[in-house]
Amino acid sequence: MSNRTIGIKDVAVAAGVSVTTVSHVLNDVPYARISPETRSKVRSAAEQLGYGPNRLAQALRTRRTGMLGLVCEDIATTPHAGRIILGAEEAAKARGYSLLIINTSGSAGRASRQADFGALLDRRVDGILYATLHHRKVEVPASLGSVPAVLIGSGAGESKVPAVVPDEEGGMRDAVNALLDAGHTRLGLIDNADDVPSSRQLVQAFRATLDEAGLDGGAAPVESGVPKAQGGYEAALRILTPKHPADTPTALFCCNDRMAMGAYRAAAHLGLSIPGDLSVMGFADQELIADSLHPALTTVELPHYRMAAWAAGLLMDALEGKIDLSRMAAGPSVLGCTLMVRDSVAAPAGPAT
Amino acid sequence: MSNRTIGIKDVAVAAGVSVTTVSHVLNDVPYARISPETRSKVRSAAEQLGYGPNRLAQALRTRRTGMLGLVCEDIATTPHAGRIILGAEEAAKARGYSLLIINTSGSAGRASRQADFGALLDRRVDGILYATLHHRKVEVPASLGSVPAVLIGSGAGESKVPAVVPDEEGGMRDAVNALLDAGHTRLGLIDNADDVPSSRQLVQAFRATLDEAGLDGGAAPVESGVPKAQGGYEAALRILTPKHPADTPTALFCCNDRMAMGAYRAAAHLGLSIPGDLSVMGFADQELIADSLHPALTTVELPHYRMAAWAAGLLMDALEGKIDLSRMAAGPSVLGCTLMVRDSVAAPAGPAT
DNA sequence: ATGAAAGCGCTAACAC
DNA sequence: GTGTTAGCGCTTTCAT
Repeated sequence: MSNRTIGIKDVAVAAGVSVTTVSHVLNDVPYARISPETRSKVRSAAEQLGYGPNRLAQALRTRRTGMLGLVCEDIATTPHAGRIILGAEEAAKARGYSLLIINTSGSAGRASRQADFGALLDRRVDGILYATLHHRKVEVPASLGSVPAVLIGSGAGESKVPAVVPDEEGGMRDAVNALLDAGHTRLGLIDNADDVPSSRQLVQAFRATLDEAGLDGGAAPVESGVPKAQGGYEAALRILTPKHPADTPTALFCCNDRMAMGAYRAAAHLGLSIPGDLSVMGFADQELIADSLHPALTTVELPHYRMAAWAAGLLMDALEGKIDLSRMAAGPSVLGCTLMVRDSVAAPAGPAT
Repeated sequence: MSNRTIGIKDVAVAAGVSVTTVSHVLNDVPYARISPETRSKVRSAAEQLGYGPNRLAQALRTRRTGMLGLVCEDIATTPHAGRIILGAEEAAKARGYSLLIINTSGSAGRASRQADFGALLDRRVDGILYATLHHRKVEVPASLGSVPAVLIGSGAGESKVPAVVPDEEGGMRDAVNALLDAGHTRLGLIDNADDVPSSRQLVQAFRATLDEAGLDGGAAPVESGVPKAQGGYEAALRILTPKHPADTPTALFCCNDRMAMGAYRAAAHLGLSIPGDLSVMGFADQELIADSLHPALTTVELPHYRMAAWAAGLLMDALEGKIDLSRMAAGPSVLGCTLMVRDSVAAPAGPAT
């Protein structure tokens, strides 16, 4: 449809005006004083010719490309990255920006990371979004200083860069409270054995929430395993077969959905029905899994989409001078996690039977 | 590190040469005749100043942006899209290209689709990759004609556009043959009730493969359900409780991994162990699920990464004049699917007992 | 072996 | 109200 070999000049000739006039009407330049007739002449000429602006030339002149660089870690590993990409893309598209995407391995070295940012800078992106999946703190390359940036999923270290992170602790508390509200008093935690920062924080929040509810958080059983189904299975088995049967938890909090999947298997193995005999709570919603389990897993959704959309919005606001990024850089902004209530949580079985 | 306000001019001044010379040495222009000393002078000046070329200006002049547009359907829905993005991104990065990404809803209207392509064209991408997840045929917008394009995951309709698609039929045959090789003679198929093109093809290939093996493909039980775990569960239940117990399949082919997950539950419900009493084969590897099931699901991997990488490679070859795209447009190129052997398939239980 | 200069398509002073 | 013109940073033809 639109013919990209047509330039503003062709439109000018066709409309019988100068390029300035064309530029002014097509860009709705506020101070331009152009008669309505000329305006429509230009508009229809442009339409007729299928004119599309050359954003490159515009960018060269205005020094704004309207492109945002998204550096995203381990794109293919989880659907979470997809939510981040989508959140950023939709926010960008809605405001006329485009997303230049770069994948970076979580384990990439400094040099390769530098090169990735360099490619983005060479293309003169207006700003950069840096999304990481598992870090608490991230050190941004110094070269990034030349362009505004916002971190997604982890806070900045030394460097003062605005960031948006999920309120994992709050999500955990909500989840535990949901379990408590359902009437459970003996909860177990299945933890990720990998030493990721969020894990330690999660255990703490778990115990603290129990303490606050008048239960003994310190006494609650915590078992960890590799963050996969098998690890969850083994941890659940350990937690569900304690020395004193009276202590057996009636609810399990699993720090990720794959481990919850393993917990389901452990429950089946022990003849425990979910949620009748055992309630299971997941974390970091992997819809694919949570929704496929039976009963469907109640879990906490990490706000990947919202974080990315928010970060992109912030970045664009800064680029357009609506806000001052340096004032946002104090601490990371925190976005709440949503409890996705499905069918794996119920009241504990009565002491009868 | 690199300072993006430095231009070729600054380098020229610093090196005491003209911009032409700088351009020539930095771009390794073949016909340029420049003394080694001058070359190194220029190089070190550039290095010193942290010069990075302004790709925009280059692009404006050379009419090549080095950007590929990737229009990807439903990015966030499945991890498959992640594989596609990654395949395209890594192929592009390896050759100095960048990926401009646009999400498009599978259900988007013509206008919105047009706008998406328009945005890419306005930015003067050199070529376009169009990835769809569930179509057999796709009609590309006419506006796309102005720039080379390659389709990923579906063939072109009327318009002659090169495409790369997975060999789902071959994957299906391999999978069925693996079941046959294990000694199964009574296979059942769990089909996707949604009317997606691949579904009909899969059923056909299933029956044909059985026929070729001397079994009666027409007689093999096929049940369908919604393409989720629950649909798989229900279909499996129906298929595993036939009128004549002697006919009960000893192996189930599930046309997607979520349905296979449901089949696992049906098996458990019926007291059938996998793979002892029942072998289960999945399709369209969702590693997250296949790997988390117990036993791990043997399934067929769709080559999303390879398709995208191949498509990007083809596109770049065309852009660089290495091949002629119009000669690739005859029919779609077909990439094989890999059988991911895990633990859900074994020989059928002996007739004894 | 090196440099001057003309654009690529557009925007924005500034002139009329 | 509308047009002229000087660049944005680079590549490339043509001189020297």
